[in-house]
Amino acid sequence: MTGSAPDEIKRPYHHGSLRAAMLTAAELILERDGIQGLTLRAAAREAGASHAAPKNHFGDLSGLLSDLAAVGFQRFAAGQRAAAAAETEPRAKLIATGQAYVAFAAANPGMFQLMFRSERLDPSRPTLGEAMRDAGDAFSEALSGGRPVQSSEPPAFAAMARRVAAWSLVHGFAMLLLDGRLKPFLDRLPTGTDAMSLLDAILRGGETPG
Amino acid sequence: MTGSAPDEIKRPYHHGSLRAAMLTAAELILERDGIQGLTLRAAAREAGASHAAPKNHFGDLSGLLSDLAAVGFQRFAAGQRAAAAAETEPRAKLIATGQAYVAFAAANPGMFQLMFRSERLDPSRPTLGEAMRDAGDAFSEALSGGRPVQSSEPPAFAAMARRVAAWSLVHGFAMLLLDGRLKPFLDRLPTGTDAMSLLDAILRGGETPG
DNA sequence: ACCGAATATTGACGTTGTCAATTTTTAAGG
DNA sequence: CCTTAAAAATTGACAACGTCAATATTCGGT
Repeated sequence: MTGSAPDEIKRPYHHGSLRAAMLTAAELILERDGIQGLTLRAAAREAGASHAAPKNHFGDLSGLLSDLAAVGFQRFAAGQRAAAAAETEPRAKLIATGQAYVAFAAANPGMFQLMFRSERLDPSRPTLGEAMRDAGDAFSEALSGGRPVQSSEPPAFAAMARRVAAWSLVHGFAMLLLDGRLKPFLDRLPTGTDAMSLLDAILRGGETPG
Repeated sequence: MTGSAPDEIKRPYHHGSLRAAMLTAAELILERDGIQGLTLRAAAREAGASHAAPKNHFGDLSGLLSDLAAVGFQRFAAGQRAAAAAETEPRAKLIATGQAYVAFAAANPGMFQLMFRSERLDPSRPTLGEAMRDAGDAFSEALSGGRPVQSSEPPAFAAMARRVAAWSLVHGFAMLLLDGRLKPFLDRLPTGTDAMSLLDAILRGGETPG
């Protein structure tokens, strides 16, 4: 607070926090223009930097996408844990977790699609790999009724099948929903009900408790 | 058969069946290099044509991708119908259909991912739109125990929920499998079992018959 | 045989990802 | 405080891509 306030419009040569600005700009573009519009140069433009500035912080395009996806996985994991924590009995936890899974995808379609577009991501990046593992743990915990689960713990075959089944069900629903493939079904839904109602019916009808 | 045999290496100015050659080349690239390597120019090169030749047959990139995806949907629909026809009782049809769904994805990962990459496809193209509708009908028929189902038939809410649940389950499993997200689970599978075994357990355990 | 239409080629333009070279700022050490 | 190395950002270049316009070649009907 010594001298000049940085309120001036003239931007300094160094952005100062370009990394965070790039991630913010990239997410804005992702949700506004879709995953197609998210390019390195567009994100740099949006952040007010030159086209090659991101190189210092992200290396290449997959670096930016991976770090952005890592932010998504962190938020996703927090959402899963919050949904599970809001319920007490295992079955309620299961349903709430599934609803939170699809709700996240519906609220952040671009981000969700990025998170599962594996050919453009680099899981060997520590930030992304760690976030993915944590998200997987959060989902597994919620499905196990709140008991903390390490990804290194070997579950029995039947338990594993149940877990993969639950994951596949909500993940498939989310993907089909975002791809617009469920539209013919949603159009025939009773008035006052929407995709989340349909998901609720599926989660309550198809799964065995515990 | 009048004059010169076309065995000569010098290619004529007109390819003759460039459209089919482009689709073949595009699928080859798709399964060899992934969806990233499938570009208009690469497909034209592979087909032995100039970089702008595809314009006459497909218009633009989304045209090529859409027509290629249409081929995939046609083959997929045939596979679904064959799987359902191989069984007699409804429950067996259901399981065989689900297995055929995932087996198709595993056998044609690039094609399957293209078929569900909606932002690069143009369903308003008659070839693609029709193929998608037919594939949806084939899946619904198989789930309904073989009774032919038109996409215009309004099912009851519970029946619709069952249908969407079954679709979400197998689609999610296929997507997670292709994305490599199931690897931590598959690695802990008993020896002699693989992803299809896990799917079999899921289909037999989690669904109610009929 | 002719002529319009279909098919294919060439060349160009703007955009993108990436790299190398350079400039500016920051930060640390004497 | 001054120097200097590292970090951060810019500029310029290159190849590849999608797309368009202009041109060339071949096909098909009359």
